[in-house]
Amino acid sequence: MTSPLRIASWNINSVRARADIVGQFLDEEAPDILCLQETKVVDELFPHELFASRGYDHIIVNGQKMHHGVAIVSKVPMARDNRFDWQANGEARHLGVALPNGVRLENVYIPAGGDIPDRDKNPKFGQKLDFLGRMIDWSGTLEHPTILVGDFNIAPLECDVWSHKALLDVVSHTPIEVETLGRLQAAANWTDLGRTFIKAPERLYTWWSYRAQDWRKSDRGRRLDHMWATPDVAPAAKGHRVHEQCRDWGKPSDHIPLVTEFHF
DNA sequence: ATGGTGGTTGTACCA
Repeated sequence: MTSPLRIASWNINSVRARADIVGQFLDEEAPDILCLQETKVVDELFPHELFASRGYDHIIVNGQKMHHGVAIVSKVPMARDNRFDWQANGEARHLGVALPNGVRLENVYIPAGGDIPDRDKNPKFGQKLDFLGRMIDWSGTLEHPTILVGDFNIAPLECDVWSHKALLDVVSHTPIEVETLGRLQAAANWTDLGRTFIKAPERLYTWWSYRAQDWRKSDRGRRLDHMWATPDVAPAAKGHRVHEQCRDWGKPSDHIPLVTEFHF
């Protein structure tokens, strides 16, 4: 006996500025669970009604003023929520919950890391690597089947960016970031669900800069957002897609939603 | 090679 459960993840770049397209996405796609990153709102001002009016009665938030912030909205109950501070600086970048079947769902917003890929010249880059280091340690301690989703701010494969060569020195695709993300993936034998269903080297991007004149024409995309699963739950994933059409909606996020369907 | 846009704020900062 299996029942389908569709989980979405979206870096929304301000949940309040994006109310219209979040509503449109939920009306059209109707995932059971939506994990948000970059909500950019304190918990007291989170727009509950935007979700509750559509049947997402279970809402758990970890926000802060102005920057960062994550949330999980769900049609199914969630329990045992926790928040890790993997940067040890108080930023709201993680929210984990237990699903009714015992699977853990971990929603993360990994730091972007600034512009210069050198921890001596740019502390933000060091913080990004250190954040990943703490996630590596955590991955070695998992006690439950786990799904890890979010904006990882790293595009690991050559085919995850529009030009591997042009981006080798650009934060998000540097060798040290790719190597560190590889160690994170190995630490719990995480399955990359995106590349399970859309095999390399097929084009697969989740982010396009606002700065392009025509994002679709230039198509300088990167796969910064990911959905991973531990080996005991990865076989339950039966489908995966990214919703590129959302990048064309009015007042878009620079990221697009990812959706995986699980049959538990 | 540079700068291009957008959100939160009400000024730079972050992405």
